[in-house]
Amino acid sequence: MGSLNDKEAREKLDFAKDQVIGAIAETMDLYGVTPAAGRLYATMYFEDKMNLDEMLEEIGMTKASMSTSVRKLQNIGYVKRVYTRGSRKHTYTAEKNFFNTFMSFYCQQWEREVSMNLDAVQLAEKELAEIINDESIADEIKEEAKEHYDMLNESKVYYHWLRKLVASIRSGEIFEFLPKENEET
Amino acid sequence: MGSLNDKEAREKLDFAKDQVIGAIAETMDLYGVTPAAGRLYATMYFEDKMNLDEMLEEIGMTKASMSTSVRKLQNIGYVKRVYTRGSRKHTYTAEKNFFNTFMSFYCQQWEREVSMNLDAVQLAEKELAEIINDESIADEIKEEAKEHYDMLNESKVYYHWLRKLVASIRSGEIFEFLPKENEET
DNA sequence: AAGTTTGTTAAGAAAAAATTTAACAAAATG
DNA sequence: CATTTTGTTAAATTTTTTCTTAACAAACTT
Repeated sequence: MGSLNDKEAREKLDFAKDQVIGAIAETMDLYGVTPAAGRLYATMYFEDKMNLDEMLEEIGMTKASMSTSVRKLQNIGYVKRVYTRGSRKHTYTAEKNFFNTFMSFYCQQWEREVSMNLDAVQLAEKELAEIINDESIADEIKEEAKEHYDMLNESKVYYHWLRKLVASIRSGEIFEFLPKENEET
Repeated sequence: MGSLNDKEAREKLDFAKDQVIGAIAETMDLYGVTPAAGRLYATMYFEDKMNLDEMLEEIGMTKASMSTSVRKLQNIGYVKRVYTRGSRKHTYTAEKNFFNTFMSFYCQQWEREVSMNLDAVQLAEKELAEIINDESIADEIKEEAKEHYDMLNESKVYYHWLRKLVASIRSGEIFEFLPKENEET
């Protein structure tokens, strides 16, 4: 009856793993990561550590592809190199704490967005202010400049807020407001 | 001196606008939106409302491209249709409050991630539990199953947290913890 | 230091995505 | 109801991205 032999159990275990690997790989893909990198991270999630040759074997892609995927995953903080004395192969390990990957990915993304857009806004405001403060310019143009200026100025509230959000995630302060909880359902 | 005529002022104003449009379009692109959709949203950000023909003119792309871009922007909550009586052209308006676009985009993305991954985790845990509770299976396999089970179980803390984050953004509760502030610098 | 193993980079091939062209459908006007 | 205007969808093209092949560089062994 319900009892399994070892071969069936191994298949069941692999099925369970593949289920989660598929889901993670699909959502990673939503995060601007290539399919290869997504599958690689999802696979590494179930492994302690891997070297490039083990990745080839598991994913079935070339060494070059693994090399670039691993670097991309390192850049967004999903994978770290681990130094193993005695082996000349590079070995890597996946960050398994999703709070850490969340922090790494979004803080990086948001900081980039804030600084890029805020720079543009500052520059634009300077130009617009010159128009607004110039008496000789037609009212129609000055009014348009004023409208844009006010809108851009309002947007700064958002960018400052996003910056604070990043800081509170980085510091862990946010978990005082929204604690990590083990919900039982 | 330093005084501008109207033509120079108009150029200055357009330069200021283009600066911000460029920055927004570039970051939108980071958010999984096509270049066309990114440029379109950034352009609409400075307009009250637009119809498809005005978009063509401004962006210099085909009507089909605008149609699909607009729909994509509607899906992620960046653009809304606005009903203008008397005109048979469809008119649209950009959401100009970045708190709203933030909420719409990330809540949608995170909900999708949580439900997809949590579904896979639940299913995998059920399978793994069957292995763990089966006395007849080899210890080696059971131990691996147990390790995976514990890791997946731990990941649920993150998914529940992400769900709470979404709820607190949707409800506005998060702004009690991280207020919207007009910082002067 | 020569040879071997391992990892990276650059150029090319394959695959995927974005955009346009063109055919179609829907709605409004006369 | 025929005609015109507007918007959508499907097929084809262009562009971009991803992946592989192959040449190269770096590091370890002996």
